Amino acid sequence: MKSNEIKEAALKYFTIHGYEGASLSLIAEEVGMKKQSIYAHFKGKDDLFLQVLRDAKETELSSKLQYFSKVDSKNPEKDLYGFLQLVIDLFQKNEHIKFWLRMSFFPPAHLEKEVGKEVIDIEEKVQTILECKFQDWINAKLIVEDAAITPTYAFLGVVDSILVELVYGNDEKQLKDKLSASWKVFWRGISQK
Amino acid sequence: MKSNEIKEAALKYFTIHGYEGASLSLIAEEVGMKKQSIYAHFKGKDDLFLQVLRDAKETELSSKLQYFSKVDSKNPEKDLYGFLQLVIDLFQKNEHIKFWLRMSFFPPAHLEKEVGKEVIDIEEKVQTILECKFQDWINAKLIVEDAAITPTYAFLGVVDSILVELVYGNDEKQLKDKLSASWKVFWRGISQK
DNA sequence: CATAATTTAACGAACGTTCGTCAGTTATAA
DNA sequence: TTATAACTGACGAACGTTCGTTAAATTATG
Repeated sequence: MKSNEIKEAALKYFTIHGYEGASLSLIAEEVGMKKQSIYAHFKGKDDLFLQVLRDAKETELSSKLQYFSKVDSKNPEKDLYGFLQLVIDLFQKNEHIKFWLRMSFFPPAHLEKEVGKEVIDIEEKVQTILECKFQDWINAKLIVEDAAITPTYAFLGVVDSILVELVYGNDEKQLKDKLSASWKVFWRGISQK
Repeated sequence: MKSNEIKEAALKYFTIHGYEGASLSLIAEEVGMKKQSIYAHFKGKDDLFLQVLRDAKETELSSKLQYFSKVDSKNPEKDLYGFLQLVIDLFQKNEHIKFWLRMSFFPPAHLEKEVGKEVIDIEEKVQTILECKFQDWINAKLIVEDAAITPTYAFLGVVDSILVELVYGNDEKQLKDKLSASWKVFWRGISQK
């Protein structure tokens, strides 16, 4: 399917250059066609962008949901650290997440509302699941007693800080070091005793 | 000075629309002149951008350095939380930080090297100061014993997570909640006992 | 099965617009 | 008077988009 090739190339250019900096002619060139031919598959640049956006959203969401569904949830230390590793893996192996991150941070101004809706949608779903898991762990006295929302927000903060490190694109070593530092302190902060 | 007005307007457009999405004609319009007149003050778009970038860098750096120089460093809990508050204040009151953040995350592709240098420069300086402070606090047994780099990285992670929250631009309440959650867990994670 | 009708996907050419930039001219002010 | 800073006018290049056309593939019809 040629549409998918176009979306793939578009994803790449949107990720590197942003919406405004990505040109249809270069995207078309990447798949061996002229920019006009893109209009046989998409209504225009906005349409192409929004379709790529929704693909990226689904990739991100399903990856995370799948992770939590596979987890037996009796070992928060392993489960949570595993989630951080998943985020790193996704970011490094999956073009979609970089795109998603850039666009959720800095969406094209004229599509801010549409993008914002999708971002909030994902955010809420992940937060809800996470909060339930934390509640379970609190009830099982596996982590310190507190309102479940507190470790949830704190953990999402760790996730965000790792994402920032990934975006900055520093060397692998620094990423490892920052991850282990954040994780160490976070785990000390929520574990019993 | 008209140059400063131009830089101010440029800052605004670069922040909202990114480098590629910001147009010189709109920037000029904002200060009541034609786009060609900008060339009486700057060599071109890149020159304007890099000057705005360096201004933003200095604003960011001097604000943070000033904060740490004013601190008596006998009370890590107050000092560190105060720094988080400073970051939030800077972001909300100071256009420069939003610009700086956007450009350090996603610089224009053809200026990636120049931007990257400035980003690393600031990063290293802040990290060095912070690490010294943490070393002092560790020596004074005010926080848990560990390599100083661990709480440093962890704290910088909290800073990053707050910045992400600011970029997302959610409501004030959610920001407050996430800040207090991250802080609570972080502080539990590095404080004694 | 063969042929006609329709759809699909690509194309070149051109649209109007905007982009960043440069050259030359006029006005302001020291 | 000289310098500075604004202007007008114009430039080539690129942008996203639309048009009409062509050739191939698919479907429908006899």
